[in-house]
Amino acid sequence: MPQPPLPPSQPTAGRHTRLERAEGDLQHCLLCDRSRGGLCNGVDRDGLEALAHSSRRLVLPPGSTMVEEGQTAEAFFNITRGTVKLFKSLPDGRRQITGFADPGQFLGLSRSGLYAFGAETVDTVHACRFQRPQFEALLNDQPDLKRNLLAAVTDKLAEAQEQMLLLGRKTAREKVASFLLGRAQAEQTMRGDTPPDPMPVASVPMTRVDIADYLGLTIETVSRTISALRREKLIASTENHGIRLLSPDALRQIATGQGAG
Amino acid sequence: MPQPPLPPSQPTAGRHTRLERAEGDLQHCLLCDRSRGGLCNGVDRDGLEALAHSSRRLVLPPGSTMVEEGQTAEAFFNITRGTVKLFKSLPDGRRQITGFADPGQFLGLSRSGLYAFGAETVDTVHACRFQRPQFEALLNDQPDLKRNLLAAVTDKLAEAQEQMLLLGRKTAREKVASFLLGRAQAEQTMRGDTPPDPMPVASVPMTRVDIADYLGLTIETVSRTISALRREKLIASTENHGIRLLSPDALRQIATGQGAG
DNA sequence: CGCGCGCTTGACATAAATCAAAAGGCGTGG
DNA sequence: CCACGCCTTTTGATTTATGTCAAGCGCGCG
Repeated sequence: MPQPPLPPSQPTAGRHTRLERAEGDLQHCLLCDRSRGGLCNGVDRDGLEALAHSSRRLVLPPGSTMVEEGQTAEAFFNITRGTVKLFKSLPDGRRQITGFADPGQFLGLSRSGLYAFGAETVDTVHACRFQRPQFEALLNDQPDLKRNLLAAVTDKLAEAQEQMLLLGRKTAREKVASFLLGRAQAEQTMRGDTPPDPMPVASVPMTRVDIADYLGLTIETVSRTISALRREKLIASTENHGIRLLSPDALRQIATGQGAG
Repeated sequence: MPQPPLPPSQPTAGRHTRLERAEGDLQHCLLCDRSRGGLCNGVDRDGLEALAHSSRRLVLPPGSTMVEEGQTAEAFFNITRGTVKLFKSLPDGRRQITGFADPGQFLGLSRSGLYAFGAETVDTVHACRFQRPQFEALLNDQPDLKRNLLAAVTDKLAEAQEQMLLLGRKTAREKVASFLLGRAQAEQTMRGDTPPDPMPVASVPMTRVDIADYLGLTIETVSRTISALRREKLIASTENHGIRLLSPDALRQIATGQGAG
């Protein structure tokens, strides 16, 4: 458990060094691109036009700040490529990453009018940005959009509850195993099609600092734990900052607290 | 941080012994009672009739199970009196309480059709229950209801993010201070009217076990920490399982990691 | 080719967990 | 009404998982 006077976890600076993930084509925005259906879709022809006019495509380098905690909430985003980290911080710099937003995810809802969290790109991110007033107006016009958004937020809430269980009650080993499984799931969801589950690979574009801040651990503990899993041949590193899950079942056991060892 | 083979945290058995909180009158359901406006209200005359017919009033004793993790999601609740705990568990019995639902709160949304969490009453709870299909039908008819529900879930998500920061990055002392402030806030919200902030009292109807499972600590650590705060004259116990905050500002400092000591 | 940054590994420190026991509350039954 | 018994809570002693401090390594970039 962390001690009060922690050195601030620095925001990840330029990791331009990291290879770009060799994903397929640029993904399209789930909201304003008419060639796709998707989670948040539910927009009729007129709405589509409105969205197309009020939206703007963005390409952001790694380490870009997308929203700042406490800022007035002016925009709503749909991620189309890359990964964004969402986080909350304490005044002394301690930080908790509350989630990673992968392609297809939205980001930027707020009830108070101020963002309750910060968001920063992990790698190069493509996103579609909507101005808040226009987006909210649209929300009122488009009942299906509203329903899909409600469903999406409900999902996020369930994820958050799962993460609370992890943060409050899991050991370091269980946390790391859970994280890897989640990232493998994310990888698979991103590709969507492709074969089901031969030997999954976790997409890990983030640094150890980010992983530690996500799991409520230190980078040393994360590193040691990953090393241990590698030593035990449960995982193996790939090129491209991926981690191959050599024994997903064993990892699942560990992640749910039933792990041997 | 918890170790793997923890003894199961038992669900609170009969604590019928606890005094009933002497709240004012029975609260009304925010959804189906026409005499009030409120968070989730946004229902027209016809909707109100539909709600009134599909809803049922419940009175549940302390320790009642309202929903079970993994169960098919058949109902949606609005709490009108008392406090409910929501939680997730690991197979070996470790448990994380993800939140407490006080009067005015809803509970029971699910996207998958299965509840992702368990819910159990802390004290005597009055609630209004809606059957899921009827509730969902209504949701489609009532755009304002949908919008209010979206806002409510968005709030819950922000709360969850705050709790993740607490679980992952705060010390025991900071966790307890945050908890007490949150409960004082809940107490004030419940009363709604009444004077603003003379010397707040935290409503603490739950046991040490529940507090520990909410904060990701053990009961011993919770007890020791509360004792320390009491020794330091920052808090004092009241009758009725309340805790008076003698120095809310100092507690706020502690809760945000700026605490002296 | 050497500096900086991210990662790993080792040695040691500590906040919180675990183990243990006593003290306080409350209902029950004599 | 009091005494017994079952919980819950508190407090103390000790252990431990994880944090902290400190090198050292690898790799890309200037």
